[in-house]
Amino acid sequence: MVRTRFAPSPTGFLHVGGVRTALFAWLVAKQAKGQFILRIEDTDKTREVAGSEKHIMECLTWLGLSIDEGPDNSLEFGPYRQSQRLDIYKKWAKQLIDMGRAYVDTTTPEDLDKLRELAKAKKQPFLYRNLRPDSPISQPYLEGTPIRFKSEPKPYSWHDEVMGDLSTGPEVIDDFIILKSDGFPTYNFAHVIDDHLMKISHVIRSQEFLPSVPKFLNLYEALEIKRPKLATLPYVMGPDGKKKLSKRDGAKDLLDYQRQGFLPEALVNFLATLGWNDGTEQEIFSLPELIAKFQLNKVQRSGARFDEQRLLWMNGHYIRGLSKKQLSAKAADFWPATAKADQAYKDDVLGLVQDRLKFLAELPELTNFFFEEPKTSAVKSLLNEDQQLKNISQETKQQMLKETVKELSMSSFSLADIKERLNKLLSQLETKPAILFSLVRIAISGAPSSPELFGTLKVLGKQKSLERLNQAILGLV
RNA sequence: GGCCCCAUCGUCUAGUGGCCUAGGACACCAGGUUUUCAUCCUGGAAACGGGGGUUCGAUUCCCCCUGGGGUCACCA
Repeated sequence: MVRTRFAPSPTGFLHVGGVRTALFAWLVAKQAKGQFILRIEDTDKTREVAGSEKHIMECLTWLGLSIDEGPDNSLEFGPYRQSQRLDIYKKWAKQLIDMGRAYVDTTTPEDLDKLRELAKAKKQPFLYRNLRPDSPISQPYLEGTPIRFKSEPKPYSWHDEVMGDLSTGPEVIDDFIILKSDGFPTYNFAHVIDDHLMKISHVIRSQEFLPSVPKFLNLYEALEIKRPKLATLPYVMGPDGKKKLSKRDGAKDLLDYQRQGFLPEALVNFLATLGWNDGTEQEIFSLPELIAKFQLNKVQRSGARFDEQRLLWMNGHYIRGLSKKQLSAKAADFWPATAKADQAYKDDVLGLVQDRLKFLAELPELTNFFFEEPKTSAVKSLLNEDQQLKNISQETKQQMLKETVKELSMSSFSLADIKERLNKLLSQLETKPAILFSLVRIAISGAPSSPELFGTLKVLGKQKSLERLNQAILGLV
C-alpha cells in the first residue's frame, strides 16, 4: 500500500517550493491509489505562527490536492498533529532507554556551545558521542532534561528514489537529541516514529534533510523498524538561481498567486514540470495526466530555478483554453471597481481580452475604458505621439474622424457592418489601416494598446463609440 | 573547514555510447495574420564548465579539478 505524507511545520505561509513537495508526494500516492496524509509538525512552539495550519490546507485544497488523512479528517492513525502525540514519543524514547540506545543528557546548552567552539578551535569535527559518559545515566525520563539517542557509527549506503545510490562514512553518525527538555520530540525522532506508525511507504522531502539520512537510518535500526522508501527532491531555487527559494528572499505566499488570478491547473502544471518531465516533449499536463505519468526516478537531481516568465506563459495558456462561461465565473472577482455594467456586457468584454490575459488581476488595466470614459489628455497625447499619426496634420486627423462619425452613424453596428464601413472609408479617404484604425482605436480607448478594433467598437456600442469619436475631434482643436 | 548532493542554450528541460551537424518549451530577435498590444504561424540567434582516462567512437561510463548548492541546533 502506498501512503505518502506532506509534513510541514506551521511556521507561516507556504511558497511554491513547499507546495511542489506536497504535489509530488500527492501524485505518488494517487498514482498507486494510495493515501495522501497531512501531518502537522508543530514541535517547536517558539516558531509557530497562528493560522498556518489553516493556510496550508487552503493551499492544498485550492490546487486540488485532496487530503485523505489529516487534522481535519482524523482516522485510525491520528492524531495528525505532533503536539498531540507527545505520549507516543515518550513511550518510544523510554523503550530506547531501556534498550540502552538512549540516555538522559545533563549537559547544559551553554556547555555544549563551549565544547563545540573548542572542537572548532582544534579544527576537529564536533561529535557528541566522543563525549558521552561511559555509563550513561540510564534512569528513566528525567523531567526538564533532554534525551539523546546513542548512535552506533557505521558507513551506510542506501537507495534514494530520486538521487539514486547514496553512501556515507561512519563520521556522519552522532548522538542526537530525540526528546527536548520541554518534553517535545525533535524532528529527527518524531518523524521516524510517525512515519512508522502511520505506515508511510514513501518519505518524500526536500534536500535539506539529505545529510541527516544516515542518522535516521541508524535510528530505524535501533528501533528495529523497517524504513520507508526515501525520495529526496532538489530545491526550487530563487529567481537569481543561487539559493533555494525562501521567504526571506522574497518567495511569495502561494495564495498570492490565487489572489493574482492564477489558475490552479496552471500552477500545478508549472510546479510539476519544474524539475520533472516524462521524457517526451510534452509541456502541458492535466492533473489526471500527471497522476498517470509521474515518476520519481524522472525527477531532476539538480535544483530548478523558479521562472515566473514561464508560469505567466502557462497561465495565459490555460486562460485561453477556458470556455466563455468558465472564464466569466473565474473573472467575477477581478473586475475594476468601475465595472458596474451588466453581465452580458462584461462577458463581451472578456471575449475581447481573453487572448491577452496572463493573469486575471490584469483585467482592470486591460478593460478600464470599457467602463469609464478615457481621459481626454490621454487621448490627445496618444493622437499626437503615436508612431503612425505624429506626421499627420491635426486637420487631416479631424477630417478623418469626422468622416468616421458620419459613416458609423449610419451603421447597424453589427460586426460585419462596422467592418464593411470602415473598409469603405479606407479607400474613400485614400489612407492605410495603420493610420485610420490607429486614429479610431485611440479615440475610443485612450489606451496605448487595446483589443481588436471592430469588436471593441461593437461591444462599446454605437452611442458610446460616436460620443468618444466626437470628443476626440474636439480635443484636436 | 569536514561531510553530502549537483553540473546540457539566459531559464525549464530531452538525451542512459553511435539516430547529436545536440531536440523541445519559456524568454529574446526578425517576418507574416488589414492599426496597437496580445494570440496564432514561419524563421533566427542561443548550451554539453575544464583536464585526463575507458572505447573504434563519448553529452552519455570512470577519475581529478573547477563551479554551484546544502548540512554540520534541545529548527524543521
